[in-house]
This record gives sequence, C-alpha cells and structure tokens, in this order.
Amino acid sequence: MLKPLDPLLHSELRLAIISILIGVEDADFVFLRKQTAATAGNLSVQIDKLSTAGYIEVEKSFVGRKPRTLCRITDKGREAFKEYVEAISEYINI
Amino acid sequence: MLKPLDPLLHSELRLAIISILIGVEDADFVFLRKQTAATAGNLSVQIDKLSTAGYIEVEKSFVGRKPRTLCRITDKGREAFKEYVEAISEYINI
DNA sequence: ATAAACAAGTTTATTTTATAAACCAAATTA
DNA sequence: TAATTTGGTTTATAAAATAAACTTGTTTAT
Repeated sequence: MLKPLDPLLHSELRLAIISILIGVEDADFVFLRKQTAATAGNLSVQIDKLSTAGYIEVEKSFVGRKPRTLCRITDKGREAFKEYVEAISEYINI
Repeated sequence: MLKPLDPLLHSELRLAIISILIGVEDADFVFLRKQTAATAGNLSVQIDKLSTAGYIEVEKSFVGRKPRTLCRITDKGREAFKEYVEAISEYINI
C-alpha cells in the first residue's frame, strides 16, 4: 500500500516554499515571492500554515523602515519533507 | 523557476490510480479500491476526472451478471505522468 | 506640502477540490 | 422473502487554494 502524502506538503506552493528553504539558510518574503511567482496573498497564507505547523520559523523585523519577513526551515520541517519525499517516491517510482 | 504541477495528477488518489495503472495492462474498480483503500464514491469521481481528461480509458461491461469497470492508462496519460514526474523531481531534488 | 504611486504584507471572499454520505439496482445469503 | 452484499453513481459537505480587496507605511513627483 502506498504511503499517505502529508497534506501540508502536498500543495504546490507550500512544497515550493519548503523546497527553496531547504537549500538556503533563510529567505525573505520578497525573495520567495519572486522565486515562486505566487501572489502576495497566497504566499502569506501558505507561509502562515507552514509556520503554524512548525515546519518553518518566521521572524518579522524592519530593515531601515521597511518590514521584512524572514523564513527558515525547522528540524521538524526538514523531517516532514524527508518523509514526504520518501512517500511520493513510491508513487513516481514505477 | 520550478515547473508547474499538473493539477490533475497532483492529487493523492488520482496519482495513486495512475501510479498503479502505469505498471499493469489494466485494472478494475474493485482492484483499485483495494489497492488505494479509497471510498467507492471518491474513487468513482477521480476515475471520472482522469477519464474526462483522456488520461485513462474506462470500459464498462458485465462479468456474468456483475458490472465491471476496467481502467487502462492512455498514451496521453503516460505522457502527462512522465511530465509530472519531471516537474515534481525539481521540488524534491534538493 | 501634498497627492499619487509603490512596497510588503494581511484579511476576507470566492472558487475549486476532495471527500463522505446517501442512494440505487441487481445479486447473493440467511 | 427479508436482509445483506456488490459494484458502483449522485449529491451534499468540508476543506483548500486562490484572488481580490484592504492596510500601513514609504517613496516619488508636482
């Protein structure tokens, strides 16, 4: 039987966010927006879901006088991603 | 930029169906139901979507007096699956 | 100095999906 | 012959994704 797919990660935008964050120390909202080409609203919502689940940490600050939202993957997020990769591999490895 | 994920395949149950069908000549409703552990209603709906999209062919007949719904992947479905695998690989290959 | 445009998000509303529950017709079993 | 099972479909509900509208503050042009 195929492994179930973590619904939090089985979402195009959230998976893209995690995929980006896993390769870098951290990334801010503006960078994620450019990389994913998502609308700001959608990105905001999905960052929130990942943060609520504890898959990423979000740090809000100001750079000069502009707000800045920094995102970083957590150990829990890394582990969830690893499991997701294992699971989906079953589906795509014939 | 990450490739977009075909929304028709980026669904746990539809992906499972295609994943199964790609490895066999054909499979019937009962078999798919056992393999996926999906409810009959959900399976019925998702088979319909894949069929409407031309990703699978559905052949209804009777065996003795019991109805039988046979599913088989099409070339279009095979091609879509191949592209989906290429796309999602970008997300999961760190 | 002030109006217009832009930046960085958030909130709310709408659309789309997924899923389950209810249903149906025919066959089988008790 | 009544109840249950089989093999589904249809309809209703819950959840998700997405877009549109809004907010707060900043920069630019007049």
